[in-house]
Amino acid sequence: LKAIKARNRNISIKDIAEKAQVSIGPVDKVLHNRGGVSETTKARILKAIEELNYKPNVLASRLKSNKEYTICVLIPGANVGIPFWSQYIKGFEDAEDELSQFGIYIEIFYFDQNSEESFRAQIDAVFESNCDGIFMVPVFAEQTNRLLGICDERRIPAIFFNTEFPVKGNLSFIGQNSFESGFLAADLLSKCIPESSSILLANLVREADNHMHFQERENGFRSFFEQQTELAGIKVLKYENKSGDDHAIKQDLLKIIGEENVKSIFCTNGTNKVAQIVCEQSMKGLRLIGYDLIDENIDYLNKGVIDFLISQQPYTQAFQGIKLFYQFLILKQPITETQYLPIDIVMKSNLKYYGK
Amino acid sequence: LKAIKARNRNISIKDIAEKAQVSIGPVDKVLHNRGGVSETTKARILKAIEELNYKPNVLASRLKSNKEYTICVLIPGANVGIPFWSQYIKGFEDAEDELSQFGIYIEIFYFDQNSEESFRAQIDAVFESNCDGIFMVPVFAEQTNRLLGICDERRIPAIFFNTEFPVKGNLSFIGQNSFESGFLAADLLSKCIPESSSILLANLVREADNHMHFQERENGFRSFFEQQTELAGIKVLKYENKSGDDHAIKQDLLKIIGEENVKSIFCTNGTNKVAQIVCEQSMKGLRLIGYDLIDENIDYLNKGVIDFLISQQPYTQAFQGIKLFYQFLILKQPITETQYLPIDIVMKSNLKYYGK
DNA sequence: ATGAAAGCGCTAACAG
DNA sequence: CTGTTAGCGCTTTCAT
Repeated sequence: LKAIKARNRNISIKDIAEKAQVSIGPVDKVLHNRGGVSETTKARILKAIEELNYKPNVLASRLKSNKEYTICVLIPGANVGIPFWSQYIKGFEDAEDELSQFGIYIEIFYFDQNSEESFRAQIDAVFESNCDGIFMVPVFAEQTNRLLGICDERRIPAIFFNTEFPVKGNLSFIGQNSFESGFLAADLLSKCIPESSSILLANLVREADNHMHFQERENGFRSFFEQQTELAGIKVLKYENKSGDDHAIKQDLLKIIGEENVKSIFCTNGTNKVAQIVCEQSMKGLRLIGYDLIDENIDYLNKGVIDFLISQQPYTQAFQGIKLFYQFLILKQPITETQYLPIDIVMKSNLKYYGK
Repeated sequence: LKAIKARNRNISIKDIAEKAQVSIGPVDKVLHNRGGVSETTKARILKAIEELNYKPNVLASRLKSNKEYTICVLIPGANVGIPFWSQYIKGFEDAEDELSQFGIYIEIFYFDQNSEESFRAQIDAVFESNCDGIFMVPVFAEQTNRLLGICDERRIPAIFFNTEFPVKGNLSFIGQNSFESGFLAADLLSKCIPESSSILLANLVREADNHMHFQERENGFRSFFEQQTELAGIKVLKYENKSGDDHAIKQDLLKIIGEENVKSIFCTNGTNKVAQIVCEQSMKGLRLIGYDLIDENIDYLNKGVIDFLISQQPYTQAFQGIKLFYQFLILKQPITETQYLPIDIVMKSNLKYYGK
């Protein structure tokens, strides 16, 4: 990789200054848009920067400036201690470990996933701290929009993770493409079930949060079967119950499974609930696929009740997400657009590699 | 994550010098074991370092010393251009991109996978360049051992990737646990096939390289079925042919598939060959699982001939592997032991996330 | 064996 | 508006 090596020649601000026939003072000002430089010299300096292909030395810059950047993380906190969420924390810790040498620090703000008021309050708390970037799960739309307004004003970059949010503007999202994950689930299930059987699509949301990605998972799932004409024998049934009434859910599920030829279940959420019911009845040969490596799901995976779990890669979301801020704040690179992570299929046999 | 923040206090060599009542000269010498310091002052300095919990500032160190480290990569080169191998190159490029600011550069040496002589010659070439670390695929055992001897003498760290190599000593391996990948393949297949059917395990190695991991894949695969008493109806047949005679292989395979109740095939290698045969005969409902995202396999995956591919994560092997050298050479952390990467299941529907 | 001093490339305050 | 200067923390050379 010699090319890269050659590229990193030691072109310093001194070289630019020399070429532009000024001292390093104005050069630095131009580099940081700090003003106070005449148009003509500015032009000369910019030309020199361009021609010499100057790359700032991040290390030296960092060494001198000692500036500290705080990234505020806004994340549901009711679930602390659950592996799915603690994987995020692990990611934040590792990212800070690596980036603290560049002055990047992370401050975590927890909000109650079911309380818009709590979300609002934590947003306020974030803005009261001086923060140089916000990395968050945009649960409530209205408050998220308010936040974006303030970010815009104060020129604070915000990046979303876990949950997509429909916005225009120079924002970024890091997480899973829900549609594709549903599509993948369908692809996978289609290989594990009889040519003529029913799949039950279960949706048991009851939280007050953004349901968009549950719907997208379903859309992706259905889309797969619509594309495959040879799978015409497969029937997709849907069961939705947002009441939170576990008893009723159980009754309904058992009824459907008993009456229809259900050989598999796809849970867009609430996998653990379905798993519990399936487990109690010890139904053999029923394929079950769902989302998220939470403790309960992991148990059922190990017991063989759940066949597949789709991971959202919380660790990677956190780690990579914070690195985006490094790239923006330190390396001055533009923030990349939406960044979908690989969709991993987790089974009992490769579980250990996916945290916990 | 305030704890981490607090930890990174600016304790500098100046602080140590002050506490130990010397100037910074001897402190630096002690820090780098460069000798020339009296025992008594050395003790005082070490005590101060300990008590103040001194962490060297990598940035400043790097800024001053300007030392360059070259990591030599020793990799089979006959396969350049094949996506599987080009993913490695991508990983090396990205790693160098990130680490060149610390003076870490990569030099790649290609050898012919089928020529021990070429391997030997490239090892010599590596040692002729001044190299500060070796990252390699240990294809030929004898020459690898010779290399290890020289590394030991010259205190050059060597890390293996892709292929495991049985060694004692402070070396590291980064790659896939072959046994577990076979086990996973079995777990996955077991969910996709009739309760009573045969699985064909195909092994078509003909290269002169280290076959250990093909065997391990098989061992893992068999191990799964030995553990599952409820899968007693599954029969594992094995077909091995190292002749390279494609015609004979085809004849044999078709015969076995025709005579036995083969509903699935697990390829420990040569997935593309099997796929080709299966494709020509357009056998419906035959599940095919194998390794490596090479072009041909990807084609067959897209056509639906191959159902699953297990990725060895070449990009990650390369990227993480080079980072190990950063941790060792720059951060002075000990090299970690064997590091197995997640075993990912790649299907048509999530292929795009796994390179290409 | 120890200390003093120069300087890596950059920032930022200050003088002119 | 431009130039000078003092370091950031560390390495290394050179006196002492």
